[in-house]
Amino acid sequence: MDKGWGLTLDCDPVSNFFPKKTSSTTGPFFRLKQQSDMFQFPVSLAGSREDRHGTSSSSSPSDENRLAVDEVDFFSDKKHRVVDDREDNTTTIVNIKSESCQGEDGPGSDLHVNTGLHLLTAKAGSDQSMVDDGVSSDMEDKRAKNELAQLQGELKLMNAENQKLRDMLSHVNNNYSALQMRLVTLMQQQRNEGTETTQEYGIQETKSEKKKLEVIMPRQFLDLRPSVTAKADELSHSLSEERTPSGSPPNILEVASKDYIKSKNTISQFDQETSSFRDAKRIGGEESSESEGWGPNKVQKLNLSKSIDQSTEATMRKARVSVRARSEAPMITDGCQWRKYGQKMAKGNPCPRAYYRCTMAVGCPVRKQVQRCAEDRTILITTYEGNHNHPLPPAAMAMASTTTAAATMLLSGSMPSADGIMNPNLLARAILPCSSSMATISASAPFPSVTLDLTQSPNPLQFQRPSTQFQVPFPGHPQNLASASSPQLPQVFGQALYNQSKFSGLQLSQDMGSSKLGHQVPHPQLQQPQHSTLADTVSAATAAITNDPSFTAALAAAITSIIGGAHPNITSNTSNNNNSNANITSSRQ
DNA sequence: CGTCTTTGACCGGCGC
DNA sequence: GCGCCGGTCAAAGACG
Repeated sequence: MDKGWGLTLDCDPVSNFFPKKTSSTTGPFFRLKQQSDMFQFPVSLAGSREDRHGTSSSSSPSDENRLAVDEVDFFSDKKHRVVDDREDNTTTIVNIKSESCQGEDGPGSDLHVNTGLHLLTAKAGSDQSMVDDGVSSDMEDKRAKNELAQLQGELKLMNAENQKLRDMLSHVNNNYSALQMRLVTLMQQQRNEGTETTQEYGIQETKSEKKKLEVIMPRQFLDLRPSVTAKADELSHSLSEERTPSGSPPNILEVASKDYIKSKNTISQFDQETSSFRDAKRIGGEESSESEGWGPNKVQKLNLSKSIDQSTEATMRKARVSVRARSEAPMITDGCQWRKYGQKMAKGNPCPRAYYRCTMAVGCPVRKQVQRCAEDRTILITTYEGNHNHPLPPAAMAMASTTTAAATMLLSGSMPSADGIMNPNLLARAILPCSSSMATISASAPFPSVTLDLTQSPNPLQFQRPSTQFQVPFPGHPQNLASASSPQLPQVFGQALYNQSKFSGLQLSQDMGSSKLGHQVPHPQLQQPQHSTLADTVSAATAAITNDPSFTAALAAAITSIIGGAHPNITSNTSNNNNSNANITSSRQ
């Protein structure tokens, strides 16, 4: 399957550094590592960008390419440290790598984990030299050994603690991603329900409609689980006691988090159910029952939660994320294993379209289509559909999480409202904060779809500064980056959303004017010209944005995707690739 | 021999 | 109802 495709969109920094370890190392570990790297990303990038691109304000497409290279290179260094930190048994390798990192970045650039490693490295080397020389005094030898033992102990403690933190981070992130998906689903349904309720009962209180919807929201969230309906009722009762007049989302999330822990498996079954649905449909098994669930009759409301799940699954199954990238290779490498099951000549395109399905797990519903662009055959269009129902290797996490996030956020806006149109645009900026693009709506797409365009040059008229995009949240304080990488990350996202909210949001459609983006970025400074006091504005805006955690998982995945997407061009593509300047087109129907 | 790719046939949706 | 089209299936061949 993976036969040296020219373009890779996976986390090659990871795979390059663990060239052959994927099979021998457990999947959960790599997932941990992957996710921790997601949050380390802004830390690394800021420092890198500060040093290397502080003066390159005018960037040509080739410059953008170099940007991507630097991005990956720096990240690779980061990977080195992670490796060093973890492999405390392979001291020889650790020494070499640690010293290499120190030599490149300088002693002051890494103050956290690597410090211990460096000390260990130095002491290990000196200890060995002492044994070789045999001229050191006993006092020195004892002291050195004591120090070495002490440092090794500290290192072990740090390793253990680091591993714990990674475990926790991974767990939280996994839960968060799934929770976000549920939340988006709920919000989507909530809008539907709110509209129906208002029309059905002729409620005159249109002024308080929004408030009302917020109150409805928690219950629907709980009701989304058909398998635990009883517990949902219990929780909804308890929730009603906790309800505040404002029905604030944090409460919802809090309860939902508890709820999600209990029903975690329910979500993981979505894809399998969806897949089985398709299979059953083929043999004429459950098609009729599914159709009943989707029917807009009143009986449906009695089984609302069930139908919500079913329709959500179906929609998620249909949601598509397309990636346009330049590649001479027949298919991009996204870290997954694919089996080709068909090829067709599509109308209007002389190039055949190939159909693949994921074979990393039995019954995985994910499929993708690969086709070259008719206008420019160097552009490869890969369309992903569905969500994986199995653990993914780190190389596949980037694309998979991105497509999942894209689909989730896209579907969060799949309502025929202004909000619905807005969210794909949010997605556009979220996935690629460096994007210079605008989001557009296409009515021709048969399914809700998002197109991630990695082939276009930046639009100079727009205020996007790809080379400095991530510098804004961290204006030259690398020491802060080491200590609080995860909290810093949302600022990057905030920047992305901030830019998006001002430009492409307005470009998208007239409906944007009435969108609820202000709910997510409720800051008056968003109306200011963007070039003024950018850092201050971003700080304020991101503070507001980061209060909305529903975007974090998706955006984190997006950031990871950026890194993963930047690398392939280094190895395989020609100079006209600009991964830091990508267009995203979202289309719905 | 098992796995994967190729490719013609089949099926369902959609427009006319 | 018919034809077009996209998507999928499955038999046959290729490959390691």
